[in-house]
Amino acid sequence: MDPADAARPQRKRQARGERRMRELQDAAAEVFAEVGYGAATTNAIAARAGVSPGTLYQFYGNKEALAAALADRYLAALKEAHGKAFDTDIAHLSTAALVDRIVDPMIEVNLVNPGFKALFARADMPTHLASPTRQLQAAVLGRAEEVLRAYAPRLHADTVRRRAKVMVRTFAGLLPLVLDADEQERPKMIAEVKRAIRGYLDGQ
Amino acid sequence: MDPADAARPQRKRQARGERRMRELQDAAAEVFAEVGYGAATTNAIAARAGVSPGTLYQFYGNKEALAAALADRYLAALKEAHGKAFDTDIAHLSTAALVDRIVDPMIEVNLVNPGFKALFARADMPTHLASPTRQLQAAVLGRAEEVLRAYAPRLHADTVRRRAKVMVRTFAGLLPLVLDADEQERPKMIAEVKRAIRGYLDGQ
Amino acid sequence: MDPADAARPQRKRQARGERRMRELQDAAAEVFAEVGYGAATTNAIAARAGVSPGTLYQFYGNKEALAAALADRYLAALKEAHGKAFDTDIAHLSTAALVDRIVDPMIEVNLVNPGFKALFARADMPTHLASPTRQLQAAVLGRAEEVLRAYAPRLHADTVRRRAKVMVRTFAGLLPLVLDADEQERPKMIAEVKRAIRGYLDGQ
Amino acid sequence: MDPADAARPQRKRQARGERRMRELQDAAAEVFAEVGYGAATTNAIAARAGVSPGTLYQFYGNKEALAAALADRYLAALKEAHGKAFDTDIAHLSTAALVDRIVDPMIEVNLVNPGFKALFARADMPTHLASPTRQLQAAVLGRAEEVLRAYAPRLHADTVRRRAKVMVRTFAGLLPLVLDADEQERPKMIAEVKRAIRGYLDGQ
DNA sequence: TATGAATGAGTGTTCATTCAT
DNA sequence: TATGAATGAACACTCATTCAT
Repeated sequence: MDPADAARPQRKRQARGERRMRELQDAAAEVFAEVGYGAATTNAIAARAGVSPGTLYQFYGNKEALAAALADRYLAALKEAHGKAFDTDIAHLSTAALVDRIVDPMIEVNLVNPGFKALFARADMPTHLASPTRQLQAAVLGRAEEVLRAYAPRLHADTVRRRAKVMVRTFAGLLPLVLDADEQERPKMIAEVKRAIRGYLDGQ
Repeated sequence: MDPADAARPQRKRQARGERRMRELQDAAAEVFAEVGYGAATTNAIAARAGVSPGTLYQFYGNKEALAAALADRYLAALKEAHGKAFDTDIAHLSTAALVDRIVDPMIEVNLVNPGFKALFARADMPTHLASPTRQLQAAVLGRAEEVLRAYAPRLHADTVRRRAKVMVRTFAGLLPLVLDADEQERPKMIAEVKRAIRGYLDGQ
Repeated sequence: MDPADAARPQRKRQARGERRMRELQDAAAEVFAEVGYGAATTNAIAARAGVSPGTLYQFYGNKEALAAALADRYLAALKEAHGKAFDTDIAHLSTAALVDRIVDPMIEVNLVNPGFKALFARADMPTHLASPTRQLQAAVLGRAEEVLRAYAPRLHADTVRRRAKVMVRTFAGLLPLVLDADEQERPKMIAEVKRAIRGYLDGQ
Repeated sequence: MDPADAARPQRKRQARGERRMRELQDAAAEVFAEVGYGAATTNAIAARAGVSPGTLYQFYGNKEALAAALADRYLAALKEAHGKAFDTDIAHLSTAALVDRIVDPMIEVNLVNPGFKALFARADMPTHLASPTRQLQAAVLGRAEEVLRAYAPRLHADTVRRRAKVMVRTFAGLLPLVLDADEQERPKMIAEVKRAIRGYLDGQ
């Protein structure tokens, strides 16, 4: 007997569950995008996913766990997008080219995933709370540090950290401007974002 | 009967009312600073002010109205601080000097008013909501446009608007970095903020 | 001006609140008696008291706090009932007379307060939980120890403690038998309770 | 075809089912012992047994049915233990010896079956509910009546019933004291239990 | 027979706001 | 003006039970 056959029924059951989990994440993303993380209710998310509240809690112990799963997904998307952008050598790039490779994937991921901003760019909380946001920001920060270190290996570690922080938070601050812009305005906004980050990195 | 006599107790009443309103705003500022705007409850604010919830609603029809009043106060503080910074001619300043005059008063106001950030730099909401925040950001934005227009009179109006937007939101994004920094780190963070804005304005 | 006059309006407000608190305790007692402490819902208690759930929580931070207040009331009732029974010297009493003075007030209090049993005699929980029950049992236990110490001063402290424990839990176990008995049966049941406790105390 | 052949797999299936049922009862006993009957969830019991909730309901229509099955098992254990204790003539025993034969097996069964107490000695419910508890207490009560009738044949039937009731509920009340006691204290507690029951039976 | 996903009414609790005094 | 009691819809979350496979 093929061992895969024995595993299949189990996997089939898991498959239904995994589909649900994805649906719940999708629903959460929608609701987060519409009303923000804080105002999003688990009941509304469940309803959006077409299931009962109990089903949501079968898969995610609480609202934060669901948000964390969504953040994980966003992180993976980001990693993939950035992976393509940074697969070659970086050190010789112009700042402008570097910033393109940083910003474009971030914006791409945001346009595809409308919930990203709600998790990433929120700042309503006493800065120490809201773990999925911290998780997302921490990951993005780490990524930014890596890139910066690779780009400017001579920089002091503290400086790299500070630069990365500023870059990330600048981007987070400007992101809504890009996302709220209409078709016409958006490219200009994106250009401004890049200009801001480029100017920061190049400045003395 | 002398009409002034009749007016006096009223004036006294009004004075008491205005004191109450200021106390409520102070209490709101404290609570906003501690838990954020979203998590601040009107009951907690009333308690902090030492009055009953009913009293709060006697003066402010709802939470947002109270926040708006607080935002007004912050705006006035900002105007005064900026007034000093921009009472002379601006056009001849270096970008660095200009940015000093923009940023320093903003940070000063924030350090003195711990509730400012909670209203100004929050991003938890679907961008179109949250009126006191919009009001505050809009006013700051207007101020920024004025300054920019005065500094670079040749710039196209749209460009000025866009630049101002980016400046303001960049600052809003970076503000928590400054406020959360400890004594040692803060000056460095402020320098970075200035560097970011300067770089943006100077960039091409 | 009479200082009492100045205090009255405040007291009047408090009076309404205190009446509500008593009503809530009454409602809780009824519901506890009907379905038990564990199955009693705060919403049901509020409804029984004719108020909204919010009102309940204005006065009691949670279900347990309400139960604790009720337990306090029962404790006071018990203290008063026992106060009368033990205002004279005890040491010379026969065991039978002593047990009368212990048991009769307890049963009296229980007949007047139908919620008592639900708080006092429940045992559904892993013994370490359910604080109002513990509070009630601890108070009754302390009372029992005092009485025993006064009655038999030569007994070792440990023995007193153990005897008191056994007495109290025996009574708790038998209490439902008394309360569930009909008019005819009840006196007989009470006699049995006394016989059990007397037998325990007199036994060797 | 030999009918026995056809029956065999069925028997195997039945055997498996019976094992499952026992496992479920064991799991229920554990969970009851840990958190009490009321707080025990069927999902937790199923998980403890290593099966899905659906499986639990394949064998037991509801939580109570499972508890009833467990109660049956305890009853059988009790019957066996008491069988040994009462296989000879009783009438000539001293009260102390009689009580030993009643109490010792009860405690033995309880120490071996940690779930017993949770079903037997709970009192959280309005006395008329909670069928498995009633079933267990009724059976124990019946047993107690038999013993009492055998020991004191002259007693009026009503008296026997009342005495048995009191004995059983006294024991139920004291049982937690025994089970919660540590190694050192437990023998003393057991002695007290016996003293209480002996005193009751011997009393006048 | 067994799974685990699904249900949905219900739980304790919160809070912006209103009301009676 | 001021109080503090009162509201009630809503929230995050639970659990005995059922269903589809």
